[in-house]
This record gives sequence, C-alpha cells and structure tokens, in this order.
Amino acid sequence: MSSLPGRLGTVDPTSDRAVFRQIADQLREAIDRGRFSEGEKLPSEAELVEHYGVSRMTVRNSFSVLQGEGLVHAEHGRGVFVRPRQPVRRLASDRFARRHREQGKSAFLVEADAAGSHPEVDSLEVKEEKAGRDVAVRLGSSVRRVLARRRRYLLDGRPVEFATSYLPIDIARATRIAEPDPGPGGIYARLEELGHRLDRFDEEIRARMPSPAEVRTLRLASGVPVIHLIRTAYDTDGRAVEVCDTVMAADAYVLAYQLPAT
Amino acid sequence: MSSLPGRLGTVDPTSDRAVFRQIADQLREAIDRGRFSEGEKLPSEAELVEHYGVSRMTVRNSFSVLQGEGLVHAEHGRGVFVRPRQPVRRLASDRFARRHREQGKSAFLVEADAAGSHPEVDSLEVKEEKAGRDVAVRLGSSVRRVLARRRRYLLDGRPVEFATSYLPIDIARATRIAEPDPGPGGIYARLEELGHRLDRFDEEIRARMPSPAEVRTLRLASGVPVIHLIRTAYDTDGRAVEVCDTVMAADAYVLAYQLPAT
DNA sequence: AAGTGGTCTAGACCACCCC
DNA sequence: GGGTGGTCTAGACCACTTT
Repeated sequence: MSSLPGRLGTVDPTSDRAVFRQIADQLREAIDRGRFSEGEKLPSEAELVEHYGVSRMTVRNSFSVLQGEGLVHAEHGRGVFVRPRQPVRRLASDRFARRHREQGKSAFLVEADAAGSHPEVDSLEVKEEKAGRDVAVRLGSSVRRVLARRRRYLLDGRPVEFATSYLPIDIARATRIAEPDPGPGGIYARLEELGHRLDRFDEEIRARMPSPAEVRTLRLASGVPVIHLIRTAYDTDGRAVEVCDTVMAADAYVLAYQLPAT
Repeated sequence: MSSLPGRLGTVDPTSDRAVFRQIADQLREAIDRGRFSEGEKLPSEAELVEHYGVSRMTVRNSFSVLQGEGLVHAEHGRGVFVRPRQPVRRLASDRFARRHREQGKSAFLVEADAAGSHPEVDSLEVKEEKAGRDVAVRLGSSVRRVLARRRRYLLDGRPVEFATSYLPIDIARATRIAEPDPGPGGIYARLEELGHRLDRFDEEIRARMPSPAEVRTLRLASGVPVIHLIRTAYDTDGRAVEVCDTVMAADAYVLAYQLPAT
C-alpha cells in the first residue's frame, strides 16, 4: 500500500468543505508541520488520486490552491515541490547614503558580494523617451522627455529586480549619466557633480500580483507577488531630478526603514 | 448572434499557446483597453463556451488565470466581474510624528475621516501572552512575556488591516496601555508618559500571498497579496519598547517614506 | 518506456442570485 | 425558474523528465 496514510488523512465527501479544499488543507498542514520539507516533492497526482479516491481534476484543483498561496510549484514532468524559501535581500533605507556612494561599485554589487551571493546586472538599456504619466507627475509636468536607464538585477542567476531610472533630459543629456556605465558612485554621484546636490528621497511602495510581462522578466513562480517601489529624488532646490521605478520579486526582498520618532 | 465578436477575437487551437491562455490574454487585453470597465460583468462562462467553441473547463481555466492576477473576481450566481480599484490608504512615514499624537483620536480614524472614508476598529483584544519568536528577537530575548493588543481596521466596512502590538510586560502591565482604550495619543503617548521617550522606529516590509486565516480576516479576494509590516519602536535608551505586527490588504495601501539624502 | 504534470472534452449535479 | 458560478467525474492526448 501507499505510505501516504502516515502523512495525510482522508476526506469527507459529504462535508460542506469542498473535497479539493480538504485535500489542499491537509497538504498545507503537512507542509507547515514539516512533514514535507522545503524542496521536497509532494506525492504525484496519480498517487493522490489513488489515496483519496477522487478524480484527477480534484487533485489538480487542490494543487492550484497551494500554488496560488505560493506554497508549492509544479515542474512539468518532474513533480510538485514545496517552494524553498528564497534567499532574501534586505534593502536598508540608508542604502543611498552619501557615504555608500564614495566607493566605486554599485550598491547592489557591493551588498550582494558581502552577503556571499553572486550578483549580476543585465538588460542594460539607456535611451531617450517621452515621459509616461507616472513619471511626468513626479518629475513635474514641464518635463516632457526623459532619459530612461533600464536594468535587471540577478542574484545567483535568479532575476530578482527590474528597475528603470528616469531623468529629465535637460539634466542628463550628453553627460556620463547617458552612458551605459555612469562611473563610480552611479548616477547619484554624477547628479551631484552636475550641481544637483541631493536633498531627499520619496519612496512609494505597493504590492500586487505581477503582469504577464513581469512574470517573464523576473521568472516568477505562481503565487509570488511583486513589490513595486517608486522613488523620487529631489535636489536641494526642491527639484525632482530622478524617478526610479523598481519591480521586485517579493519573495526575495525585505525592505527596511529606519525612521526618527520626531 | 452573440455581441462578443466585437470585443473578443478567436482562438487558434493549433497554436503553441494553450487555448485557455489565449482566452485569458484576450480578456486581459479587453480589460486593459477599457472595453470592459471596472465593476463590469464579463461574459458568462456559457457565453464564452459558445463564442470560442471550447469546453467549460477551458473557459474556467482562463478565468482562474485572471483571478490569480487579481484582475477579476467571481460572484457565485451573479457572474465574473472586473475588479474595481480599491480606495487606497496612503501611509506616510511621519504618521507617528509627535505632532500627530497631540490630538485625541488615533491616526487611523483622523486620517480616514479626512479622506472622506468611514473608519472602524474592531476585534479589539488585549491580553498577556508568551512572546513569539519574531517578537522576542526584536524586543530582546530577555522579554518572555508581552502584552498583546490586537485590532482590525475597516474602511467603509471593508477590513483593510490587522495589527498586533506587543509590549514588554514590565512596561505595560497595570497601565492604561493594558486597557482597551489607551487614551488620547494612543499607546505611544502613554509610553512617553511612562518615561520611555521614543527615539526611532525600525520598519521591515515584506509582501506575500495571504494565509487562509488572513483571507478570512481581511476578506481578501483571490489574487490580492498582503503587505506585512513589522515595526519596532525604540526609546532614547535604545530599548525596544514595542513591536507592531501589521498585515495589510495590499490593494488598499500605498506606503510612503520620505528619506533624507544624508 | 515509464512517470510526471499540462491541456482539453463532455458531461453531471449543486448552490446561489435574481426575477 | 432560469441563469450563474462551484464542484466533480472519467476519460483522452500531449509534452517534458528521468531511467
């Protein structure tokens, strides 16, 4: 006989709770209690069909519940696995402090190296374009054209973040900012050299399910939301000099802020 | 004939892309382009079965894709509807500033009133308990027992946030903090009166799919993630005096932080 | 070749909502 | 009562992974 009865119970077809929910409940509890550990393969659909005496669609339905919760993921031809918790990248609110800018390398690379991960940046694209609505609202409606700097960040080969910086064209055109490599300290260092001493950042944070495009770009498993962060940088004249739009795989990030209790 | 051809196309069963994904793509695009507006009912399963010439499960499968993306929600016996954008509550990083504490009412009530919404707080529970691991880590491992203050926040009848404050028992026991109504300015005002002048807050932000319990408590639609915020308050002695664990319906919130570019 | 999940069909019965 | 979504069955064929 199957060894499943040891880890899973039975279902009650007469219960008010749908059978596929009962199965999902049992699998969820087994995972929570560690009876299936991270990365471990769950019983196959066929095994569960046999164990519970239900049709295959019922079993698949219960898997889809767990996938929606981000608890498991399916691999075609291999099985359904307990989703391992991802290595988490911690983003501190002082990550743009001037003192971190003095070194040559970007915050992302330095940080990841320190954490023992292998960081990469790809899909670098720098181009002029028309400011979208969200960008124009934040840079000021007089800004029609912007320089957009897009890049994707990867950790140990896994895409974790996709970011686009938008800068008013009158500030960025024909400067080092418009080049793929903006040089040591990144674009913030260049902005300050251009006379735009940075004064403060506004950050807006939302969370939502990803669009199909985001699922592709970040290779997101089902049941993984994204954190959408929009940062606006202001210089000491109060002018918005950059809007950075960042979409992060939520299972890879913790954002940390330190606030004074003024 | 059905009037659907005007808003929806046809599918290609020989395509590599699964039929239910093609249908989901078309519905998504129609929604994005406003051919179905917020709150509007999508064609019924039966209509789509007829229009596309596929089985009902295929249509349902495409609906479930869109539900997972948080784009639509189904109402039993009524239909499938385009999810309206929720009224959004903006949480500013200075919401705990001392100047906001002088008034009598809680930040939540004042803010919501100002925004023209009807705020409520319920499920108020105040009790002593053993500090959980996450709480003990932040309050300091010497803190074994805590006072827990739980409450749920609603906006216009919709639950949007569930929060629990944990305070070291030696600070909170037998004070106004241990009462359901902690009085004007809330527990932070009481903490300061007790000699714990607040110095700073640490906030950690994560996003993930909700647990079944959170789905119930916040009456979350499928495809809506939660924002999980853990705030630790420190007094001027550097002691952690409160940990507040907050779970928010992600579609109801934007978190806003203002950071100095030091 | 065997086992796995991915897609799809064609039905069935039920529970809920609205007229 | 008629329309809607919710659940479930019992098959079928396919694509992918592993042996």
